[in-house]
Amino acid sequence: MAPQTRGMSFPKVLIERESDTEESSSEEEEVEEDEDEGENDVGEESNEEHVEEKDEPSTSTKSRRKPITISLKKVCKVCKKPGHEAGFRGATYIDCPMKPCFLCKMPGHTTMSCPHRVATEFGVAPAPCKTVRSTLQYVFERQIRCQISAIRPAFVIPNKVDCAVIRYHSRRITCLEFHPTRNNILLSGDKKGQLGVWDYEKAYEKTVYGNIHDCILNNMKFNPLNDGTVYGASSDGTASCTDLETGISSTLVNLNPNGWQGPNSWRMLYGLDMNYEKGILLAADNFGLLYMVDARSNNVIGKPVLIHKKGSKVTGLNCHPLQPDLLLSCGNDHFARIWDMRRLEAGSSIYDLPHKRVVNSAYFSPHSGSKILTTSQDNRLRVWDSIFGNLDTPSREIVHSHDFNRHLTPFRAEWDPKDVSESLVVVGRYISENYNGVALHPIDFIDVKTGQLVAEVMDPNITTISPVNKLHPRDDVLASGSSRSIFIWKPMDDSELKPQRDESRILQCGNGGKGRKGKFEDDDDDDFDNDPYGSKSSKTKKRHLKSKRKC
DNA sequence: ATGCAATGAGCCC
DNA sequence: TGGGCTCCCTTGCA
Repeated sequence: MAPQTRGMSFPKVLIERESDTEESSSEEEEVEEDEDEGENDVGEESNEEHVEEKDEPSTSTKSRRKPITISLKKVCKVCKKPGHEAGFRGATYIDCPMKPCFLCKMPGHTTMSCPHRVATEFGVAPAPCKTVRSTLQYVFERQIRCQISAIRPAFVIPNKVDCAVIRYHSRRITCLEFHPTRNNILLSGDKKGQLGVWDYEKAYEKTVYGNIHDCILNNMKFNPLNDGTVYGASSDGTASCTDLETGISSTLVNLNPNGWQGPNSWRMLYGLDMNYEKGILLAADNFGLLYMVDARSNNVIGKPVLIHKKGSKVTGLNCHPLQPDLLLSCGNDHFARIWDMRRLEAGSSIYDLPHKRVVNSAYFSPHSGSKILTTSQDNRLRVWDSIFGNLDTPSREIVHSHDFNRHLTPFRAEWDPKDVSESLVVVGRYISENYNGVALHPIDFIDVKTGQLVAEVMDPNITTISPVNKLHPRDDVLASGSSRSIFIWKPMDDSELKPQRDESRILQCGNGGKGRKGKFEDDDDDDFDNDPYGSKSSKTKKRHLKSKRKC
């Protein structure tokens, strides 16, 4: 039997549409026409449904000449057509059949019947047969890759929440970074520009610095010369260097020295990486430009270089782990590009890797740097197996649900830095599955060698999507950011999975707001008061938000 | 329980 | 090229 779906009562739906002010007049007419057509030519499906006519309440009919026809027929909220309805039935989402599959984007079937839904290896496009190999690639294959395969260990999956901070940040989490030397320190950035520093082994030792950036902290990177400081790139147009002990920050780059001059000129920094060999911090903005900063003097080097389409966002930067002259970038122009740092100028990329949509992230594999992994908004992970080989087409395309949603931090598939075989990848999943009556969004572990889903981890209490995930560089630990909360996952045997989690390791933070979903909320906070909105009136909050609108 | 708003990318003209 | 409109599984708050 179908569980109750919220908002299903007919009159409410209809009244809601009636009360849509400006749009309603034209839309209603359209709906009316559609329905009339539907009545005439599709009577077969909706024959039990009734079309009723109802006069508008007298108060609002003055401006309308004729009575408004209101259908009580069920209408799909996606395509506005009768005969079916998209949306949740309990914890199961029913697709609109008129739209392409929400997962693989192909027409003709829905997500429920999509072959990629069950087994991700269906999405693997076989690598093209490469008949030509460079000498370098041959040596690599013979001397390195074969060893890697031989010593490849079983994957260790952090599958149980060990500790968490609920409502740690006052806005959604946008990036996570483990401290390079202090094992239990996790840094987190949020949409408001705040920086969290948390020792998750001493769960209560956490700080949030709120005065570093004015809006979205898009990326963070450590300086290996001084791991007491961290770099940040923000949508406020600045790149920062922050002391983790004091929270004191210096601005390395400010792209908006004259302040807010309108949305067309406001510059934001997204991509960020550190070239350790050259001692250069790299940052890129929403106009396609790359900036370089000398990490010793903190001075900007040279002029910015156009590395992606003029006026388009550069979403990510990644330096090669072994070859300091190689840089990987990706952006909203649907490309990931490989660059030679010695010859950085507009149009001089070594290779352009085309995608069908925006590329959220592009990373070299963490050890050899011979592979490239990209996450694109076309719901595909792409892997190029060898940067020495044919880069014309990706070796694999893995269909995976990580759609764009303006209210979610963009998904980024990340390599497991501990996996010497360079095949394990973690990425959050957008679409939910019905797990015992609860819609959950798992975090997926994928073997990109085969395209197979190795593991999907979830917790019945985490009902929000987890787009931000980071695997620890040394420990078997996963940190995930879901909405405003952070979760630390560790591996557990099946037997250990059965007992209830130790709730004492779940910290409650924030202003205690009650979400529509989520079960961590209770009333016994607050050990944590970094949220300046907590004590403000909603009017004050709205005013404050308006002032940040540019971000 | 439900309405609403925040606000990014794509597409059309 | 840029403005305006639309939008499919969000989330938190009023």
